[in-house]
Amino acid sequence: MSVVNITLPDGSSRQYPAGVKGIEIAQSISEGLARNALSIEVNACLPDRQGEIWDLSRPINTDAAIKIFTWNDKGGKYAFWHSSAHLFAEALEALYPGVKFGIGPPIENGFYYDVDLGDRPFGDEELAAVEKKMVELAKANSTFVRRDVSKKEAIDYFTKKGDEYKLELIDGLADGSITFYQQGNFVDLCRGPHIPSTGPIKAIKLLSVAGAYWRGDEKNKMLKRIYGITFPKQKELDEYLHMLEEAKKRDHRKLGKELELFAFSEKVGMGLPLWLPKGTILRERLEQFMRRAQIRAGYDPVVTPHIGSKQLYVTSGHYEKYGKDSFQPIHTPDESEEFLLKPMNCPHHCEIYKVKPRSYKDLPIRLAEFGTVYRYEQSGELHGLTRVRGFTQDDAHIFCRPDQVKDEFIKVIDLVLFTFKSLGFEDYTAQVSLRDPENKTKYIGEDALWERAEREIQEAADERGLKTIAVFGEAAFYGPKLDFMVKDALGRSWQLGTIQVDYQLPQRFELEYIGSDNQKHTPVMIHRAPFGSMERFVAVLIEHCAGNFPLWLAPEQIAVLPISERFNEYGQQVLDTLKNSDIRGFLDDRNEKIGRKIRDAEVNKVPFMLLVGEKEVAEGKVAVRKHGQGDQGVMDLKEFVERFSREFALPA
RNA sequence: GCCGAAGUAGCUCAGGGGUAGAGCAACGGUUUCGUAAACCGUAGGUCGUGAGUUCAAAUCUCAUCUUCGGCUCCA
Repeated sequence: MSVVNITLPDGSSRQYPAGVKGIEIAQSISEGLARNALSIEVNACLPDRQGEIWDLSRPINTDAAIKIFTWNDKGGKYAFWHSSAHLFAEALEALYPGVKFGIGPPIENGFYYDVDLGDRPFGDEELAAVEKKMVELAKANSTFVRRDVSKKEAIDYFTKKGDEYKLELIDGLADGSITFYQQGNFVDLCRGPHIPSTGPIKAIKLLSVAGAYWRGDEKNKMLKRIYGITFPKQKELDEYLHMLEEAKKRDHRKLGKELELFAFSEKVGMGLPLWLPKGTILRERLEQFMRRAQIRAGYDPVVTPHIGSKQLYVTSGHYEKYGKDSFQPIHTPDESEEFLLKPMNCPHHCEIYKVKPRSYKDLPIRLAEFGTVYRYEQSGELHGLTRVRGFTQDDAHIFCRPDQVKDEFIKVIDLVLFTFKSLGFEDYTAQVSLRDPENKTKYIGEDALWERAEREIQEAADERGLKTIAVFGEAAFYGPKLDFMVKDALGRSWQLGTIQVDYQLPQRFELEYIGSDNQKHTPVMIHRAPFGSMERFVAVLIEHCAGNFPLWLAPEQIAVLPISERFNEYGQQVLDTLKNSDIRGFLDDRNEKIGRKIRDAEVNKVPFMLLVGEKEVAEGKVAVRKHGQGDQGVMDLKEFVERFSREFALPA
């Protein structure tokens, strides 16, 4: 009998009979591991090579490096949730005979399955019924059985079943690579892997029903996508649901209302935020921070109008690409005149570049503007402050020589990283957004320039030691980008900072400079916005700090709280003194007890409370209380300001 | 734009064919208070909007607007 060498993650090797199963290896290591094992990674031998994740019941016939996955591994969770998707499908089919299935993958938190229920309604009640059925079927502890099938057999099976979606999927698969999985009465086209049986799926929650286009194409039929999550233990499900509830408390839309930062009005129009006084202070502090950083980095502030003639966007190519789906042109008494609300600032900045001849010695020229732009986003896309129809970019365009691109790009990376660090954003993803190689017609410009730009971005990122991931199809139509993605409270990813290399617009606007050779050359343009937009950045910032802004950003930094109305006058003096030091605050002179005033200030997340009563008036001091931390002791007002002066100032 | 859900007082929510409710906030008064909610009182709503069914609609139907969860999109 032949044997295979199995290498374990610690580097040690063991010999097993050929055909050994993952579960048997787990048993041979420890009983506990076998009990918790969910899937196995095979041929994970090299650090840079990802193995395949297999079922524990699949025989291993060659030498292999393996790692056994449990609930603590992503690979284990994915197998668990993938199997849960099949369990869901089994339950759904039992209750809705004839249902057709699209795809049902595991996702970061749980799984979904796209299904076609025909005209049958499916809402919360139906979700609950299917959930109940899933619990019942899980208890049956059906084994997941893997089976290789020929393409013909696969086609026959799903033709008979009448599931055109699965047939379409099979159509794209090579004969010999097709497998079915069965548990109970349910058979699915599936590559696997799965957990051994349905039994370990103890805690089940179907979360929501949504629409999703078949194969992600809006021309296709819309299927119902059912989201769910499962856990090995009820306690873990309870904790997850509790975590979701907690995350909702950080939602910027909720906090924006509670803390009176921004609002929307149906009369003004959807997606058009109204910045309230407190939100405006926050936003202006961020602008001050960025303006200062940019001045130090050699940018020149400019201001341009909110509209521009249609011709400007015809030249840039934006009109052709987005004209139909934008706010439509503004007309004047002169019928031949058309203006557009500006959807971006670059064309205006190009025209600033063109006001006079430029020399190679002038470059780089960095034009910065907090430019408010308007884009007609689809109604279903609007989302609090993260996706709006009118917003302000912390925009700038760097015009430089080709030999300066990489250097300038690196400087922008530094500015973005400085910005993120100053605001405590440590958990971001740097994404290199490239063209969709399948669909190059969506983009303008020559391949050679695209490749050059893509190379420059990657090199700049590498030079700064930035870990990046490449994503195809995410480039702008005129050039590739380096995007900084940050997650919101509920784990949804948003693009904040962005840096883009553009060889196209300078050509279209016929920008030029005179080189040292006394010849005309075309400059390169770098588009960049470290925040992305003030709206989206503020939204993500709110969720990051749960509304507990750092002192320098807090709209109200201190609350002066007199113990009783008798001390209001002294409180006012304290407040006036602070205002002379540019500290923002208010006096709570309501006829309320001190406990109440403290509570309200705490609830409103005011960083500092200064209590003043008989003792403080007599000594000319204040009793300092810090938000979330309680009493800090009595001190001189000057001492208080000095002690926290660094936190009051813009980060440097 | 598409699929699904929801809209009742400033906020959070109850009610569900027969006179529109609570807590907090607001306003008036009492109290003058030492580190997370004092007490009493007053006022506040065409139940998102528009049609329809009905003797009667917040409640049932339809349409529409907005919001929420996704999809698609994101210069």
